[in-house]
This record gives sequence, structure tokens and C-alpha cells, in this order.
Amino acid sequence: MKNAQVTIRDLALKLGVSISTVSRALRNASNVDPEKKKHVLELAEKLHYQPNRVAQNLRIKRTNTLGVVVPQINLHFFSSVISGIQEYAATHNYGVMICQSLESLEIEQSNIQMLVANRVDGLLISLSSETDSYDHLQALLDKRIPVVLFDRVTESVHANKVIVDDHDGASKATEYLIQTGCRNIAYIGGPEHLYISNQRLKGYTDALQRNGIALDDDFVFHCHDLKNDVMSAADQLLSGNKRPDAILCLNDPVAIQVMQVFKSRNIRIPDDISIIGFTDEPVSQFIEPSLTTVSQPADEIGRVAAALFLEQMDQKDDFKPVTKVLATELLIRNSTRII
Amino acid sequence: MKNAQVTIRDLALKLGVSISTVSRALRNASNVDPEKKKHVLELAEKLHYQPNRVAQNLRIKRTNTLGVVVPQINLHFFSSVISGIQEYAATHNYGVMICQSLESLEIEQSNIQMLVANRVDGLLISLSSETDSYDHLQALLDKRIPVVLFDRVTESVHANKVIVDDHDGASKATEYLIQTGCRNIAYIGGPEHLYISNQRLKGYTDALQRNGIALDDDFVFHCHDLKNDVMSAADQLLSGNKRPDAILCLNDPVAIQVMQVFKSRNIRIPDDISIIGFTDEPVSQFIEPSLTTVSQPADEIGRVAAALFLEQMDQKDDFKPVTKVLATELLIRNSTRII
DNA sequence: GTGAAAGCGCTAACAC
DNA sequence: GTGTTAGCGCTTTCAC
Repeated sequence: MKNAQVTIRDLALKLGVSISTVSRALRNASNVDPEKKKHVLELAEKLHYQPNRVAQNLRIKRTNTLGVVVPQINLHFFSSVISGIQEYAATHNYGVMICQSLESLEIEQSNIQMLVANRVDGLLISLSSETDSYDHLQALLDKRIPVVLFDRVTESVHANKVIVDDHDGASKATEYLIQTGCRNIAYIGGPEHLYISNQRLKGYTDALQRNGIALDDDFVFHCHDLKNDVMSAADQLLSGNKRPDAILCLNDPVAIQVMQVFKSRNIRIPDDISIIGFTDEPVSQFIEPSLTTVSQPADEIGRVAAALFLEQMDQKDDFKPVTKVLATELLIRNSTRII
Repeated sequence: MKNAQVTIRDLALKLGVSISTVSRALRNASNVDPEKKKHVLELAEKLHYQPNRVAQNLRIKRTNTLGVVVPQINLHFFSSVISGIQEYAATHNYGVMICQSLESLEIEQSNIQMLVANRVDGLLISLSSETDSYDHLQALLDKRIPVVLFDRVTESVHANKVIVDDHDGASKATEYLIQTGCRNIAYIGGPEHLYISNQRLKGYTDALQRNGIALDDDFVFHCHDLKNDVMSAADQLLSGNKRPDAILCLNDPVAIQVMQVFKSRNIRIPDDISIIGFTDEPVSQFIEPSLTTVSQPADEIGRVAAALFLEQMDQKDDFKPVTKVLATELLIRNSTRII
């Protein structure tokens, strides 16, 4: 950026050739005298020439950069996804700009706006928990900017998506709870409009039904605030006239909060209540008792999302959005009873 | 990027004014008829005009983007730093491109190269554990590209730095171990060339000395591979003829590994051996026993690094690199004996 | 207050 | 095979 950066013009001048020859040599294009090419390359090396990507980008109308928006960078799940994206992108000569929405729709919108202004070639987005309108996403599609939604997706938008099989994960988890003898199983989920929360809820209710267990509405919670609402959900479950013997939680952080509440009330886990989370945060294997959870392949989600984007870049014209569903795995640890 | 993006030329045409007037109105420059300005702004709004930052960047020779390179994105410490950087940057109208070196010098170099090619305004870098030559950093300084090193820094480079007071942290930790009655205290560190590892070592040795405890070379380990070497260090400590009664570890992951080894050998923590880590990973408060550790303000490091960069952007001319040293805090938990 | 024009560094016709 | 030229979309002199 500074002064002093060498340009192809400098090279051309010193070599007594035209800038187009230099340009061609650099990109080792079709027709250029091997001898001259060699000289150009050597001089470029010697002068530490670095192509100005900003200029290139303006000219070729693409940036080889992709934008990613996540709710919060320093949640292990998201940083793992980002790690996966970055690694995949790097090997395909792409850079990545990151933003975090901090669970705010407004920030999410301005993030996207900023990325678009920077003309990223595509956007990989995981929605904020607050996001319940999708105009800003639709606007991207209308501009034919490739979008891949991951993890926190919505059915309202016709874009590429990569998710894990939340329904199956929740179903397996619930099924397991039933196998271990639980019959009064509660679900503490997220906001109603959150796709993953609904899928998990559905997996849970389907498993109950398959096993002839009636769904109890008092056992289902939709938490908007993943802090306070979770606390009060846990409280309610304890003070209700029917006590659950197991709880399926939206994710590990929720599960851990619930565990803390229970511990402080001397409720034994898993003897009194079994608890299952979702995600497999690194904490979960170390907490006491270690948390049974449904693991999601975070890095893989990132890689697949990036790959999906690259595919779309190729086909562009007749592109049909796809949804990749990745498998989950039930990790049985010590927060649930044994069979 | 796509077709269809509105340009100032489109606005000018529709409004029957020149593009320079539009440009001025948009950036609400000095002299422009308020009436016309209003029209421009309205039309821009209506047509969803978005300035092409790539073109702007080329013209004004800066990108309002900063590049960050960390060893691994999905380590909690680094993702927290990134989060801090991103948040600070966003409020100052900066974007951020991220890369991870995966602890490889070669990748670190190509990351930096890529970011420079994209003409980021500055670089915030935490060095890979493999990095023991600094030409690639010096090259940046020579090109007068602002660089801020954080956490994993080196004394060999004359750039802005933000670190935590590792010496003091290690010193406080060692001091505390001594207070609790430990006399045979070992240190398991990282590669010799790693600044933070050395600082911590120094804090440790100084504390020993202050308390009249002789330094035992058999009690100091430099691990290059933070996995295998740590294991064998733990093994050695157990099988040596003098057994330590406490271990200060380079960081929490190292401490946790050591704990696992000890647990598998039925060594009681802290009764047989006290253990202290560094960083305060989220795991550390949940592990059994919870880990006494020296916490570092990760977000704050990110914010300060970003702030330092912005400062440097302003002064540019007569700039003197500074090193910000942030305070650490000893978090006493249950992996150490009580006083 | 406004427009014409130059140019940021590069690519890609288009001629020769 | 090589040079000339015209932009990419924007900012910023410089005249008027």
C-alpha cells in the first residue's frame, strides 16, 4: 500500500519492454518470448515485485476473497468452522474476511454490507439468533452473489446450505435416553424461528412418539435469551409438579448451565436427571460429570461450505442450490445413565 | 462484483450531473449544492448504490482492512484475540482478513505475502512456534507496512508489540507455589526461541532465586512439539530420582496433558503434585481438579493491538514502536495446595 | 459550485 | 510475439 511498491510499469521500464509483455510474462500467458519471460521473472524476484491485487481485482471483477459472518468468533464451534473455511480457501488461493454479528441482526446486516462493498466473491453466513427477517439475504441472491448458509440456516432463503442432521442427532439422543429408562424427558431449545432448534425439537418429539411416549408441553422450552431464559427453564423444571428424569439441551453451553443449576441444588447427575447436550465443546469432556453430547463436525462444515461456494463460482449460470447434510454422532459420556 | 452493481456513473447519468459531483455528494465533501446532494443521496438509496471499495482502495491507496495471522484460529485464546480485533476494527470502519499459519513458518510467510498483495493497511501477527527467522517481518518494516506483534513476539524485530506480563505472571505463580510449601518446582516450557516461554522461565527462576531455592536444570524442559515432548517431560519427571512437588506449565493445554498423565498413574493432584497453567482456557475451570492458572486478557490483547495499529496509521511519519504490557492475574483453583 | 480530465495498477482486446 | 489502447470505478486536481 505504502509508497515504494514496485509495479509492472517499473519492470517494463527497466527491461525496455511494454507493460503488457510484463503482465503476460507474469501470468505466464500464451504468447511471450521465453527469453523475455525469464528476464521479467528474474527482475520481479529481485525487486520483490508483488502484484497489486486491488488493481487486479478491480480489473477482473473478482477478489478471490470470501466473506464469512458468524454470531461470535470465539465460540469453539464457530472458530472451528472458520478454521476449516480458511484452510480450504487458502489451498484454493482464496482469502477470507471475517465478521461477527454478536447475535445482532443489525450488525449482521452491516457486516454483510461491508463485505459486499469490498466485493467479496461470496458469503458464508451463520445467522444471528436475532435474525428473523431475511431481506438482506434475499438482496444478495438478487444480486447473484453466491451465498452459503451454514449451521444457523433458514428455510426462507433459497441458497446453498450446509447443516448437520439435527433431527437425527436429537432423535438418537432421545432414543438413547429412553433406552436408559428415562420417560419424562424435557427439551430446552432456542428461539422458535431458529431452524436448528426446531429440527432438534422435531427429532426429539418424533423419538418420543416412536416409543409411545406422550409429549408434555410443559417439558418444552424455547429460550430467546440463552442465558437467563435457560436458568428459569431449569428452575421451572425443578419446581413443577412433574419432574423430568432427563433433559435434552439445545447445545453444550445450555447443558452446562443446566448442570450448574442442578449441582447447586444438589440434584445428582445422572442419578436424578440425565443431561445431553449438542456440539461437543472442548469443555464437555472435562466437566464433572463429563457431558454426553451429539457431536458436529465443525471443521468439516467449514470445508464443505467453502467447497460449495467454489462449485457455485464455476457453474454460476445454471446453478441450483443444494443442502448438504452432515452426520452427527452421539458421544456417550457420564451425564446420562447407563443402559 | 457481479453485473448489475450500480456505479456513480449510473447515478450521474440519471441525475444529469457529472460523476465528480456525485462523488463529492456521496462523501459529503466541501462544496456541493445541498439540493443536488439531497437528490444524489436519495437516488443512491433508492438504487441500493454501494460504493465499490475495490475501486476506492485502488484510488486512495489504502484498503481499511487489516490482516491478522495466528498459529491456529480455533484455539480459544487466539479466537478471543481475533474477536477483540474484529470488534475494535469494525467500530473504526476497518475490515479484517484472517489467516492461520498452523505453526508453520512457510505458511506464515505465504499468509503474509497474500495479505500484502491484497494491500492490507497493516498486519497483526502472532508468530508460529516454528518461526525462528524474521526476514519476512523485517521486509514488512522495510516497506513501511505497519506491523503489530502480539502474544508470540520476538525481540529481533523492531515493531509494535502487545504482550502480557509473562515474567510477572510466572513469578506470581511460582511464588504462590512456594507459599503453599512446594520446594521442588519444575517448569515445562516451549521452544527456546519462543519469547513468552523464556519470559515465563525467567519469572520462574527469579522467583526461585528470591526465595533462596536453587534452580535444578533437570526440572526445566523445553518442548518443541507441544504434544509428544510434553508427555515425555511428564514421564521423565516421574521417573527421575528427585520428584517435583509442583509443576509450572507453559500453558493450560500443556498443564492438562500433564494432569492426564499423572491421573493415569494415580498421582494425586494437588496432594502429590501441584500444577499451574497459563492462559485460562475455558476448559480449565471445569476440569477435575479445576486448574490454577495465570489468566491473560485475550480480547483486550486484540483490542490493544488493533488500537496500536490505528495509532501508527495516524503518526506514520515519526513513528516509534512501543510495547504494551498487559497485566496477568493468578486464578487460584484446585490443582494447587492451599496455603 | 461544478465539470473535464488524469490516473491508481492492472488486464485484455485489438492491431501489427 | 509485442505494443498500443481502452477501460475497471473511483478520487482529486485543475480550470472555469
